[in-house]
Amino acid sequence: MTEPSTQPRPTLEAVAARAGVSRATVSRVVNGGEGVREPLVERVRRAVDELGYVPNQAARSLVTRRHDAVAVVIAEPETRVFADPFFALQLRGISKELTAHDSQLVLLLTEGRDDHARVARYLAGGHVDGALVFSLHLDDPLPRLIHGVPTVYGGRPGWSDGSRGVVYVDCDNRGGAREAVRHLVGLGRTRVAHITGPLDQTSAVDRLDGFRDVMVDVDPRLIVESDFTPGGGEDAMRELLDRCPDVDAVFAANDLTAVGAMRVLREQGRRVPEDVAVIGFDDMLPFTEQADPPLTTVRQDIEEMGRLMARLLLRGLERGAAAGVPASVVLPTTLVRRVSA
Amino acid sequence: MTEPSTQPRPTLEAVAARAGVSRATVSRVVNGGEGVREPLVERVRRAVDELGYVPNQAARSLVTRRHDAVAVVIAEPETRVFADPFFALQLRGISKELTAHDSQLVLLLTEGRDDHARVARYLAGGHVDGALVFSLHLDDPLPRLIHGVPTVYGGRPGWSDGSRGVVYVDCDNRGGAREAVRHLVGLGRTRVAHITGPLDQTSAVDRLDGFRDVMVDVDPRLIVESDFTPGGGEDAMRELLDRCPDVDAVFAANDLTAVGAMRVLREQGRRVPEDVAVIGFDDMLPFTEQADPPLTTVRQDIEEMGRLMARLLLRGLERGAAAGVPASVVLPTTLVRRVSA
DNA sequence: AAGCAAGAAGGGAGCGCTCTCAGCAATGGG
DNA sequence: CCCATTGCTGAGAGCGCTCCCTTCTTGCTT
Repeated sequence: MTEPSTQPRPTLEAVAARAGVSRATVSRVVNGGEGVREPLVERVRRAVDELGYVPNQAARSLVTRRHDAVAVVIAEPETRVFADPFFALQLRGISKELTAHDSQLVLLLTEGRDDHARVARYLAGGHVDGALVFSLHLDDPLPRLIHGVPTVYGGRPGWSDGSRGVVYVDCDNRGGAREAVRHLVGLGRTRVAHITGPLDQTSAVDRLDGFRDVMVDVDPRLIVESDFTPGGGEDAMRELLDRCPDVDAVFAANDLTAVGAMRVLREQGRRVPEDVAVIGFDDMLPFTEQADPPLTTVRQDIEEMGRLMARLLLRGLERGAAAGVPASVVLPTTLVRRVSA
Repeated sequence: MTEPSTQPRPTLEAVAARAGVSRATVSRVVNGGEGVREPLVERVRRAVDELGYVPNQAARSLVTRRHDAVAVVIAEPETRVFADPFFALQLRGISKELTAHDSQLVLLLTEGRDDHARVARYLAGGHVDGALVFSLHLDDPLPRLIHGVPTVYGGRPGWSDGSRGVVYVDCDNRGGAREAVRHLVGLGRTRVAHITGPLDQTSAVDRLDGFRDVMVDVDPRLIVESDFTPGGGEDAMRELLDRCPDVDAVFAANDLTAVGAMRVLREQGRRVPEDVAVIGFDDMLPFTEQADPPLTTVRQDIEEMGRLMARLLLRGLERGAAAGVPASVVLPTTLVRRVSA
């Protein structure tokens, strides 16, 4: 482990002395060089290079009250966060956008239920310019705690209906679900089942609503609640086959669930898609492509959602408080036909 | 998006005034309360609560030169990072440990090859107290760039042999591989193949070395280079069956590769483990448990590795530069027997 | 050639905090 | 009873930077 370099880093003052100008001029050059004449700019630039000057962010923040940093809060309880690459992809999108704006990404993972206070305190502490918050459950106490911090939510928060000022980025869960189910119906399937996600999350609720939009008056036994995991998908599928042996299509609330469901179908000798057609949601590569059989699914552009969240937040940060807040964005989904349906 | 709260946050000064003490006393209380008499401590605490005072980290850092923040640098080129939950798990481990020490996690993802300079500049800029760096490839230029920043590496860096002062956390890749291969041999298998990872990573190299330790004088056609992905595992397995139809065991460099290999084996009508035994590496749940058949593999405690990296870094940070650097840690692995071998 | 405006550079205050050091109170020993 | 000693508390400097405001150029106009 390299030791912290012992020699003190050069300050603005040092650069100014070397370039033979004032601190203020160096500051101007470092921050874009507006209103400084060319020869001086050049001289200062050289001094900066020679000394290896890097601005002290703490000192800068102290006066500007900007931090060029954004917190990403992932409030997912426990393991699910990391069972699927969902957050990883969003993080990459966010990272790209933030990097382009010279902002840093401070990652806040909540560790269990009582950890909200810590996160709230951090956000309130003015360490970051804003926050991107994920995976809120319907009863999540976090939003109330982070009052005063510009925030964009990932996925529609459960309480957002009608709340002005709440900005979120989501995909068209309901529309995507409708398209999937219509596709199944178009295939001539009549006993179409739905394995839901955890219904304390709006994405799961919205997908269920989309299912219902098409399958009005559906046999309630064809709807089984599950939890977005492969194991949950297996259990749900077993229960489904038990209740309704005549099921001929399944719309699973996400790909992992669909994969679990397909495994059970195979176990029990049902062919996919001949006997039972299956559609997932997310298009989580490479799982969908390499599933057996390759999974038909509803694609959402996860990385783009991340990028968009960051962009919305940064835009909201740029313009003054008076300029009004950006509107939420709902991204379209596309049905990707493979083999399973 | 909630607007930034317009009212200025209370300062130490304000708390001091309210409590009727000096700034210095409030500072002492806020930082642990050493050497302040009880009644005053109490009064200050109350004032802090009433005002909702939160210290300004920028001001604090400016004078202490500590940031209570650690950078996590993930230098993985492109997509692989997020195809598997590896980093996610490490991140969780790191996050837990940092949280326990009131440190923040600043995530730096490099975007492509030319991005190193940006990361290096950030680290050199003294925004963080130290860095945790992942996924170095043999030719990675990053280490040379981040001189002067206390760093712990995730995984043995390729150039670390003999370099004093390089601290890393890794699992016993070589020993784990040996155990896996010995197990296959103990099963009576004689044509044991190895599908490697990308050989510009030490983990892949070490696992290959472990394989060779046991299989001295192995038929070179039984070693196929691959890339840690399921698709790569498929290709490698196909090639392997082509070259050596008599292969009766496969040690895959990681679980994803093993899953791909098993898929091809099934396709081609070979039974696992009867005809060909398969062992993976990582024990990446839930993939290994739910693979078909459940995968025998070498488990490494990924989250623990992350936690350990953070702990090592923080410990090195605590004691002064003179105290000597912590030693690298190599965690043991364990063979987890399931069905595939 | 003198006066003036506009633009460029410098001086200096101050962001909120920590930390050293001086001051003062309380305690105990001579 | 006084002084040394210890232990709290307060005053003040200063971390490195930005930004306001003043001063000095510079280039025009008249």
